[in-house]
Amino acid sequence: MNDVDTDFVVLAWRELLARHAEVSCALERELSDKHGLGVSEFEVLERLVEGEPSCAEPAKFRVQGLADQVHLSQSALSRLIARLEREGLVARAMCEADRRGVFVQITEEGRRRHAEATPTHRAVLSAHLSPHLANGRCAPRATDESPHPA
Amino acid sequence: MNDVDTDFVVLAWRELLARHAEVSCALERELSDKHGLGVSEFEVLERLVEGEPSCAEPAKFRVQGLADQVHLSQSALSRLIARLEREGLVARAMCEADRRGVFVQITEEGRRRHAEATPTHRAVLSAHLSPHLANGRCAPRATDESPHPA
DNA sequence: GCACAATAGATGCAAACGCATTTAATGCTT
DNA sequence: AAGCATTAAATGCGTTTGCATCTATTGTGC
Repeated sequence: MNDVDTDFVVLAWRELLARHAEVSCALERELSDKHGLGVSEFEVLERLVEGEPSCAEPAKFRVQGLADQVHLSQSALSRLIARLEREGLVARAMCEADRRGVFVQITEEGRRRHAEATPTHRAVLSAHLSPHLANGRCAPRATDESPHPA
Repeated sequence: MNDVDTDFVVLAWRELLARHAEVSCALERELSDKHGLGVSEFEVLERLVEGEPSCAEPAKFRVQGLADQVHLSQSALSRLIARLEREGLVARAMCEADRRGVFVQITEEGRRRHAEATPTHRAVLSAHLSPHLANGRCAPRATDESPHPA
């Protein structure tokens, strides 16, 4: 790898850091002010909501599985779940099959708070992220219905 | 903005979160293990080194200016500078013109530590970031010498 | 020149994190 | 079945962070 490549990667990293800082700071402020939720809290609630297929019953998640999805350590997620439980947004359930494990499931209240916060979340993302996606940069794998086919 | 666009932005945000978590975790581990430096510490040292044009004298930075560049709060940077100073990697200097201000400048030792850590830093970036830049995604503005001309 | 808003940086404080350890349950080997 | 490595989650602990506040200096209006 030559110097040009190295510089390129460094620039990409700085761009990523800048974008991450901008968006997560804005998200933290908005979600916290308007809904009393942290970014990680919202992210966890979202996974729990998404985990529900079509059946009425709330999906059950293991702590470690959630930790991987939201990029937190196991200990951090354990405490985060504790916070959410204290607020009544999720419930811990015994796992019969493996009694070491704990199932985490969202509550009615949790679903409500998540639904309330989602528009704010999406608005912040659109405002701070969309401008930088215009050239197809920093984007996820394109779908068949690309927003900017150009 | 329709649902497709919204989903697209959400996917982009998750991609960004995943990339950030992966790279910053790896960086934190490697820099800490091999050089006793945190990611933020390295980032600050790097700005200080880069700030030196060609003249021999170390460049002087204001605390708030550095804070903006590395995406930290003023208080966090103040303490970070204190840590670096305790380790002898930077020095605080009185600002004669405005005696509220403080100039931060890198020391010989700081330059050395940064130079030692840079290869590690670049290696981690290349290993974890390059694979995802292959399609020009998540990249800074392209240079005339693209790293992967196919 | 003197009071008062504004600014730079330091510091008290509480929240959230990761690492290491602990506790409890499982599974594997003999 | 007993013993021991393994795994899931909780917890102790130290570090880093941001917000609010404090102190010191600068600038501004009267």
